[in-house]
Amino acid sequence: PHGKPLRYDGENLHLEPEIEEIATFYAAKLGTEHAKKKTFNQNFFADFKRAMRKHNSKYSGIIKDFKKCDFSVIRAHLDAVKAQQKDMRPCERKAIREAEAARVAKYQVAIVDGREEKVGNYRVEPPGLFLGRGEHPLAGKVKRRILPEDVTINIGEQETPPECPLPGHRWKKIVHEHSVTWLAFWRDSITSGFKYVWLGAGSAFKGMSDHSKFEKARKLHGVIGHVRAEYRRAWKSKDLSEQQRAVATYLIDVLALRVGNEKSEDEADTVGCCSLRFEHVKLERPSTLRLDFLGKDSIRYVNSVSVDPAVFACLQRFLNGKKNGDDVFDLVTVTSLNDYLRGFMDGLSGKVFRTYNASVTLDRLLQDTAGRDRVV
DNA sequence: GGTGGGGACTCAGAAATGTAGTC
DNA sequence: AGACTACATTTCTGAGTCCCCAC
Repeated sequence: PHGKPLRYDGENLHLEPEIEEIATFYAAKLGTEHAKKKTFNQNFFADFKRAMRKHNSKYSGIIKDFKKCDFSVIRAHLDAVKAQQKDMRPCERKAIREAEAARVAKYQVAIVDGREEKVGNYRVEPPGLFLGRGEHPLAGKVKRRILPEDVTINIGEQETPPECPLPGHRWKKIVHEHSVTWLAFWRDSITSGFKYVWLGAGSAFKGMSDHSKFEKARKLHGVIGHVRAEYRRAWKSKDLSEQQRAVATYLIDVLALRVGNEKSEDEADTVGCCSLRFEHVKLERPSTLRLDFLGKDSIRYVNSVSVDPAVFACLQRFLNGKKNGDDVFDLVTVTSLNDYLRGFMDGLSGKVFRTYNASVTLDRLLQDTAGRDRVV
C-alpha cells in the first residue's frame, strides 16, 4: 500500500489496502484507450463498489458516483515511482536487473525426460483490470489475485513438487498427467477459462507439434485438388446444407478465412466464416462478394472479391429472405464442416487451410525473388 | 446426430523491454 | 559518457481452433 488518497468530490479518501489496490489498477490505465470506454468504466466501478462492500470499507456508503472519483494523486505517485527508476544510474539499474534474473533463474527451466527445457510463462498472471479487445462486455472487471490454492501442478510421480512460494499456502493439487504438455494450470477469474504454464517455443514438445502442423499442410497439398473438385461439384447439390458447406469451404480455401466458432454473449461480437451474418456480406452483380466484418481480436476485415458465378448464385440463395442478425451459413456448423474435411484426409480441419495458404504464399514469394540478387 | 461444456493447444496484438545509432 | 530516440525483440495474456465426452 502506498497510502496515496483517492480524491472523491474534493475530499482525500485514504482507502483500505485492498480497495486502494483496485483504485491503483484503474489509475494505471488513466489516459489509455481502455479508460475512455463506457463498458470498461462501468464494469470497473461496479467491481470497485463490490470490493468495498465485501471488505466492509468505510467508504462503501460514500463513493457512489464514478464521475466524482479522481485518481490523479495515485497516478502521480505511479509516475513518480517510474521516474525514480529512470533516474537511477545505469550501473545501479543493471545490478537490480541482474539480481532479479538470478532470483527467477530456477523457475525458467524444467527437466523433461532428462533434458533441460525452457519454460515459457513461469509467472501466474498478476491481478489487475481485464482489458480485452474491441467491445468486450467484461472489459474493466477486476481480475483477482491467483493463489497457490488455485494452481494445479503437473509433474513426474518420482519428482518433488516445486516448493510453494507463499508461506502458509499450498498447491491446489499435484497431478502426474503423461498425455499433456502443460506444467501447471489455474482458472481465469473473469472468463473462467484455463490458463496454463507451458514449455517455451523452442522445447521438443512445441517443436514436434509445429512440425506435425506443417506436415499436415504438406499433406493437404496432395489432396487439395480433390477437395476443390468436390466442393465445386457440391455448389450444384440439391441439398442446401451441402451447398452451404461447399461455399464455406471455398471461402476458407480461397480467402484463408478462419472457421468462425460460435461465441457467447459475454465475449466481443466477432466472426469467422461459419458465423458470418447477413450484415457482413454484400453481393454486387455480376459476381462480386464484398465482406466486411470484425474478425479475431476485433480486427476489421474488408475485402471485395470476384467469385465463381456458381458461388455468387449460391450466396444469393443463402441470403434470400434473411435479415440482419441471421447466419449466412445457417445449415453449417464448425463441427459438421470439420467432420466433412476429415473425410478427405486424416487431421484435416479448417485451420490447416490457413497454414497451407501461408506456406504456398511464402513459397511463391521465395520463387519470385530467387535469382534476383535479393536478401529474403 | 445435435448440443454444450470441458480441456488443451496455437495464434496474435499490445505492452514492456532491449539495443543500436546519434548527438 | 550519458541522454535521447527509433526500431527490434520479448513477454504477456486475450482470442481463437478443435477434439472429447455426456446427455
